[in-house]
Amino acid sequence: MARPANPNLQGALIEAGRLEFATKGLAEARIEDITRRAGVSKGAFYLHFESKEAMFEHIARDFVDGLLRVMNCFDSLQTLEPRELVPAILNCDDQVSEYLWEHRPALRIVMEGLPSTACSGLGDQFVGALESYMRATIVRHKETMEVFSPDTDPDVAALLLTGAIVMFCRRIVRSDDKPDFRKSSIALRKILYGGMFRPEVGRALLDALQAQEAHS
Amino acid sequence: MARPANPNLQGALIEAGRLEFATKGLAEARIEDITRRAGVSKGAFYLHFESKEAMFEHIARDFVDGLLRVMNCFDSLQTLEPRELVPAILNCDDQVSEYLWEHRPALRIVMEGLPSTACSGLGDQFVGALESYMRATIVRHKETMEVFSPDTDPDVAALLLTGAIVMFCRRIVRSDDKPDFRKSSIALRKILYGGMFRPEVGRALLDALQAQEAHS
DNA sequence: ACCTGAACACCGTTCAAGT
DNA sequence: ACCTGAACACCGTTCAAGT
Repeated sequence: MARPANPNLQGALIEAGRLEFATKGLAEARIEDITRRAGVSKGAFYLHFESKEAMFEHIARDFVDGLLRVMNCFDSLQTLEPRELVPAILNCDDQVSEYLWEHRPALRIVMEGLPSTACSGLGDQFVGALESYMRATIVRHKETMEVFSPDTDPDVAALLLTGAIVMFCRRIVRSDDKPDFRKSSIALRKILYGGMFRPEVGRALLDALQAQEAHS
Repeated sequence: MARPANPNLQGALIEAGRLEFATKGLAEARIEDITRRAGVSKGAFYLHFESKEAMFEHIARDFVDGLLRVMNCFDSLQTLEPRELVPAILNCDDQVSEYLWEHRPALRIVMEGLPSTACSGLGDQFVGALESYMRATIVRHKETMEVFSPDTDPDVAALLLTGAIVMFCRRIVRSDDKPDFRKSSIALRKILYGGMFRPEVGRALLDALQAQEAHS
């Protein structure tokens, strides 16, 4: 009962896997459901992937690679003045948000992560990739331009930005209809540019913090 | 070969589960290893827990409850002036960090999350609990005190703070020796109080952002 | 009542047999 | 070469039998 060889079977399996994993998660998705969806037998799976996890990883990697490619749009922003820079930044935010929204099934998979890794839950490789990308970008910007406050710690800044993206991804994965990306983006930028407190409060807190820091 | 009934068996099983889950994760940990560690047979597990996941959830809930209890230390800070407030805040930060560090095995478990939930990976219940706690706190503070900038969106602020904690937890879970909590805490507070850019740059970006916002 | 451990169920993975 | 599907392996879960 064998069918003619299907040169696109690997692609069909990946597409089927994306759907099954996105709906049921790695643990609940069954190989047989994936292969049925692709129109082949259970055994065929192992002609194209070493294991269930290997397929999971393949899908995750595709997604993360694409995301980092989109995020490179921030790199062309280095030389603009604030008046042009801000709309350009918001535009990049939009592009990234769109990518995440478009690839929601894969995003859901990636957020689940792999059970074998140390801290699987967070989609370890995903978060790790984002965080190092962030840190590298911040460090580079600290060297080329004088925009960052000298005592902004790149590690902590990368942690904060990555955390924001991760939480944002979480919201995307959970919501049924498209959130207002632009609004969130502006609200987030405001905090990054000026903190979350009233100017005089923020200044007082900052002074007290610096006093405390010198004192310890 | 039955042993005398052990009134603490449930406790012993939980302790064993914490260890096994923390080392191997939910998927890799085997019931038989947990029961062996507690000195009973495989079948005894199901006299005390409905399923493997039920135990997982039990452990996670204990941890999250404890964390939220520790985080309540921030609630006693409402009335202080900056000079006293800042050391008190840093002290709370320390307490929370200590709790996370002390309970690392459970934290690791919680970060993994449950495979059955929608967005299991992020330790969904954990992150969800944190985020709503954050938002509630911010909203309450916005009402009682006038510290937050009026256009700080509580949703986005909660998202940012929760993301920072989640990323911080991730670091704790992955590191072998105790990080310098105080240093990270100060660096993070600096950004929250004054943004991450030089004052004049931040102000220019903020102006441009407001112009852009009015314009759209 | 509480515990044991053999038996069962449910997939992931393999492999001998088909085309 | 590529595919099939029965067989195997590995646990999570159940349950009849012990004390």
